[in-house]
Amino acid sequence: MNDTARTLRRRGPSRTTAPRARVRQGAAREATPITRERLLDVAERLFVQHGFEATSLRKITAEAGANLAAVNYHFGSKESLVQEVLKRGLDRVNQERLRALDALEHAAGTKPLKPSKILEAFFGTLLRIAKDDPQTGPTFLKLLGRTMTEPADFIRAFLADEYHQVLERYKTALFKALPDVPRSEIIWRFHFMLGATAYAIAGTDILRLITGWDETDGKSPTHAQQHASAIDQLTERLLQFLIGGLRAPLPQFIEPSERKTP
Amino acid sequence: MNDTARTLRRRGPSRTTAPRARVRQGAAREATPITRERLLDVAERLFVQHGFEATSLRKITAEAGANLAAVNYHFGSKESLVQEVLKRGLDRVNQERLRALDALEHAAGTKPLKPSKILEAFFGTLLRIAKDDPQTGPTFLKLLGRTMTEPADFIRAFLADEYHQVLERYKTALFKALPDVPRSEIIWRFHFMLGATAYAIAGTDILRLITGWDETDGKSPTHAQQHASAIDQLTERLLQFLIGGLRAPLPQFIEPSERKTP
DNA sequence: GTCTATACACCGATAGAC
DNA sequence: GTCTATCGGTGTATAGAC
Repeated sequence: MNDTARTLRRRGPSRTTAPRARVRQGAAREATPITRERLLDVAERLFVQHGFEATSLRKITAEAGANLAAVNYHFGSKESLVQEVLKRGLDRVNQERLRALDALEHAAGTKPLKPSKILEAFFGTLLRIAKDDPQTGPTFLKLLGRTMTEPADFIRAFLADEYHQVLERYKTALFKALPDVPRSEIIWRFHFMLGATAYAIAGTDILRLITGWDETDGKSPTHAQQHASAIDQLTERLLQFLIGGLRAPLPQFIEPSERKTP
Repeated sequence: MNDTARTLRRRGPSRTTAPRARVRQGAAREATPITRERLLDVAERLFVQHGFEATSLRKITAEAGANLAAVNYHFGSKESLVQEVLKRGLDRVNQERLRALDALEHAAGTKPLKPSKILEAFFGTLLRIAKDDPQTGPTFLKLLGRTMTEPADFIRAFLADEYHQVLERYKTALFKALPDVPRSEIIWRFHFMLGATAYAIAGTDILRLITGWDETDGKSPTHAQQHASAIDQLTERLLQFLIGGLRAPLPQFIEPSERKTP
């Protein structure tokens, strides 16, 4: 696109000697977060509200009380800022997913897991995080839903990278749980399940549609309660659907080994 | 976002006195498509290759041999151009979907249809169109896949509007086919199915991944053949998955009537 | 090391001349 | 219908202040 060298610049502070190194003599400084953190917080909020494209660096920096160039200094580019914001939330989800799978496997010993348990650990964990913290939960869920369906290549690449470890673990568990199903078929179905989930989350502001929930902070227990209940129902509905799809009869054209044309 | 009146402008030629009205004395003019059509063709190709955001009006007009202002004259805005491009392809798919459903219902008389037949008519039709025309098919499929997951509000609204008629017909058919399943549950599952499909189509350039297909026009019969075969397999896999999900056991929390809090 | 000011190339939109 | 000129917006780059 941009003919002007779109090479991956990786700039900003060298990361080992990152900002925030200077600070901290007295603990009183604690309350004033460093510019970098403020940028991340403001960016996350604005990304959730308006999407990546519609959120300009000028709006972010203005609201964070920083200079326009601060983003480029701390993160190198808008792309990198987006990735950093995503990473903060996604890491939590994926760590929890690994923990959940660990627990399942530990409890089962060497026996294969029930597919429904595996799906619950993967997809249920995501929605449970959104439920536990009605304050920031739904916004991040919405952001993640949008992200998973983002067409921008650099985001897709980032997500693939970020998910790689978790997906490998879960795929392996599913292979073991469904030894009669060709592995390629399991991978396809996992792909389909991700799509259904992303769409369910991102689609037409589902949460607000159902619960009447809106962005204003949910101090009202009624709101929080409705929200939790809506997430619960969505989770159950979605999991039932996913399990049904995962356990569907295999396609006709057989296929344990890929056919090749010489 | 933009405080400056983001009201829907609907401009361009008044449509009844549209461009192309003047033309046509001799039939020899036929071969030189009007600017408007050239813009649509170039835009579609570039949108497919690079996405909506990354394709600038300057690139489109330059490649179409038109002036920058031509887009705004003929379509009123970039948004409207995007919608027009989508409409051209989507109309064909949805018309075919209605035709397929008509045929099914005519053949069945007053009896309810098999759910698998309904899904085949809806989702199979889409993929079959992509298969029949290996030249433009896969590009449009990719564009549509991207579009269905586009976060931009005006695109979501446009899609909802464009799909409304078709979805109503298919939902009604599914209600009749599955009288024991609560209607709300069917709607949810339809939603999930759309997500799985969109993701399957848009995700990581599936077609190229499988077939080795690339953007360069597929004159080679080998390519076209591989492409058709890949679409066939994707269709079968996807439909099996979707049917499994649609027919999955209902969630536990019962639910024929929505519970309300007083 | 942090942050500011400023310049740059590009974007979509539009008023007005031809 | 078409084209030029221009406007306010965008992300990015960099020189230099502290």
